[in-house]
Amino acid sequence: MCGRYALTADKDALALEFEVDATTDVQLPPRWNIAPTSDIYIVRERQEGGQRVRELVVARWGLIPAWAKEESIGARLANARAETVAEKPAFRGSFAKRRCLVLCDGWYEWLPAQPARAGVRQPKQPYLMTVTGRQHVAFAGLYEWWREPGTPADAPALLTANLITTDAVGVAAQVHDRMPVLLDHHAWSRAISDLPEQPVAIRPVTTDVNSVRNDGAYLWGEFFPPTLDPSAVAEAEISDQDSQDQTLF
DNA sequence: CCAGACGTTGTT
DNA sequence: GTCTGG
DNA sequence: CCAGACGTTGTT
DNA sequence: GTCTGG
Repeated sequence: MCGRYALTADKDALALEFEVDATTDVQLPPRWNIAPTSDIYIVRERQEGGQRVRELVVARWGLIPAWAKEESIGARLANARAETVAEKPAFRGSFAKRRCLVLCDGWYEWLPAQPARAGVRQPKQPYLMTVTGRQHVAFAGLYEWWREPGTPADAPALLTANLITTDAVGVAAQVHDRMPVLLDHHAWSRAISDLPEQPVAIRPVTTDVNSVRNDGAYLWGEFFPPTLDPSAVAEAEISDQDSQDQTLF
């Protein structure tokens, strides 16, 4: 699963990298500890005069279905299961028409604390997960618009989003049985079931990550700023050729 | 028909 | 909004 | 995801 | 124990 992640890049750098046509004016601060209900960057596509327009926008993490009576349900809908996302009433509309990319530098998973001396509570151990050779990762996600019941239809709506999870594979499975659906940077158009497996790197980080009150580059320790393996970067650039079809997974 | 749910995770 | 359960 | 709260009244 | 907030 994924309930915490980092995103430190500037919006304009992300806009270039993800080849968007339009970019929000809102600059979010760099974050190493993003939790559900935080503002995040997503990339979505809309049709405009027969053209597909890709935009980088801000959304709130935690999808609030359009029919929800309370905003608070969003905090519990930070994820959607890939196995059922097409059928679940809360998600199927978004899955059919409102897919997005959720951008991040890396995400966190936790292992239970080691058993300690009696009476001493040990914190859970967080692990930082990144995709080898990439500074940024796109999760498969969904978005939705929500207005508090009774608000006029022309009032501004709240844009919310979540990310799709699937069975963990590879090294990610050593820490957890679920993981986000990782979209190959240049294979956004492939169906979820047909996505190539991404090489994931896992590193333990400070338990300061556990509290959402803590944030800063220090949470990544020596792993920030990330240094990329040059061979992995070269390979990524070669596969650039794939990005013809613009449909999001 | 109306009322009520609609979700994921981890943990037991 | 839409489906399920009663 | 983890951490932290979990409640009401009257008075300032 | 369970829900809410971040």
